[in-house]
Amino acid sequence: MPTRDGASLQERIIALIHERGLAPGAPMPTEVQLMDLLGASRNSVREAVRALRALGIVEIRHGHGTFVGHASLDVLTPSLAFQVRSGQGGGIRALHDLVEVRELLETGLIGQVARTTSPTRLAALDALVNGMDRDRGADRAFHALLYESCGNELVLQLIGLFWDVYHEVEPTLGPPEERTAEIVVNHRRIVAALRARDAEAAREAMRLHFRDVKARIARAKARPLPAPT
Amino acid sequence: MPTRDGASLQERIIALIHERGLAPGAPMPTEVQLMDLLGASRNSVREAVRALRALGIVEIRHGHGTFVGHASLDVLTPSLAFQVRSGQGGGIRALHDLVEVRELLETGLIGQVARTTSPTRLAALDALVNGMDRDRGADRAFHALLYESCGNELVLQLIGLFWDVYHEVEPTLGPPEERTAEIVVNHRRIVAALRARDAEAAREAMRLHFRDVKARIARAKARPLPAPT
DNA sequence: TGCGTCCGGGACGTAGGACGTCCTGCGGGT
DNA sequence: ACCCGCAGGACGTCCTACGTCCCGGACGCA
Repeated sequence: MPTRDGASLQERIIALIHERGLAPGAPMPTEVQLMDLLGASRNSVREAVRALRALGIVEIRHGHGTFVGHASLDVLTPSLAFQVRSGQGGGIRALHDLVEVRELLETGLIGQVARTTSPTRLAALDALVNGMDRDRGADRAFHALLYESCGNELVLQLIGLFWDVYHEVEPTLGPPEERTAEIVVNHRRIVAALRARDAEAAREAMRLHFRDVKARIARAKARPLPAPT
Repeated sequence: MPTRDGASLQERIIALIHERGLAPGAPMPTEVQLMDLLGASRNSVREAVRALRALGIVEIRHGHGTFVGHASLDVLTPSLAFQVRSGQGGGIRALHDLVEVRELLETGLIGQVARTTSPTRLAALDALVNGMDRDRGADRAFHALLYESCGNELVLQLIGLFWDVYHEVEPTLGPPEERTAEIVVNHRRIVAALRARDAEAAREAMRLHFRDVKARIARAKARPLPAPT
């Protein structure tokens, strides 16, 4: 008989997760069990599961089993990075869009952060800024910690996602152009505004930070070509 | 001669796209050709391609071929919808986060829209508002048209994505609670502010719009359970 | 008794072949 | 000139077999 079931295997597997109330981390049925449950061959089941894995909906551990995933947005880093790189002009335009979205989110949030940040958190932010010239990941941690108190998990994931994509594509902009000093100054100014609980100053400091980032992109755009592979 | 290649097949396929400079819409090598190029079996190739399709990186047309995709973010609607539904409390919290992000983006953008919207566009927005009580999709089109002039493709995709996810999960909030009149009033107020080129009024109108949406979510949270399937 | 090693089973990973389904384009019939 | 049917290419599904990895229990040694 034909394999027309109306709903794709992927959707049926998702429905199955919801029916059973499987929480992230819970074990999924094995491939063989899914074959019976869905009435499909192992091959079809595997292809559907692979697609779900790409979306972060399930997590596969070789030799152990398949588990419900967290659907964290960072699984789509490759997708966004691909889209950015595919854009005409080496994706400079897409990169600019990306940074602009980050700016929108962060300048919109920093105001409420200024009113709620505890001294403990401020100290942690200071520590991250101090290590920023050595540790490349300190910048990411800084922005993540900044908005952790907002209680908005989605925003955290988005900002992390955009950071990852930017730093994956950034090397194609040309020479490293390390201006660590300026970056540190910018971040320090943000922390200072937060310590003073001055929302407007924090917003302005954040705008300055992104002004530098966008300037870097604009310089890359002016250049002819970033030396293709 | 195990299959250890270091890089996954997916990554190698993506690399292949970049090497050949394939633009979105361009035809990909066939499955058989990919088998030779990557030195893998058809099964493995198919699984990798399926994963890329889930990410929107390739597009498959049965009986025709495989093509480079646009990696539009709306392919991850199922992923986000899954994540929202998986959250504890029926995902009410995640839904609130989602709307909050939309609010951040839209209130941040509406200001610059107010300064650039042409009369033609205003008329189109009016038409969409007028049809909003009949056409369910008019709301989506309204928000898309609003920010089209910003020239930020990523923002358009994100707002569309969030709209889709919200309206896919929204039915689980409980009874429809059609307050079309209020919604229309809110949108009309936004257009009025744009027509007056009053950025601050537009921002405020947008905030009011989202205040209503968040109120709906809060009412749903207060309710015990949204009647499980 | 306690611990480290070995081995078996379970589950995912890869491979290769066969057949069905869908689309396109070409050629012949009307 | 138009329509229909057919062949070929490409994706969709299924089946079988074997490899790889992880875990836990059995075994042997100290």
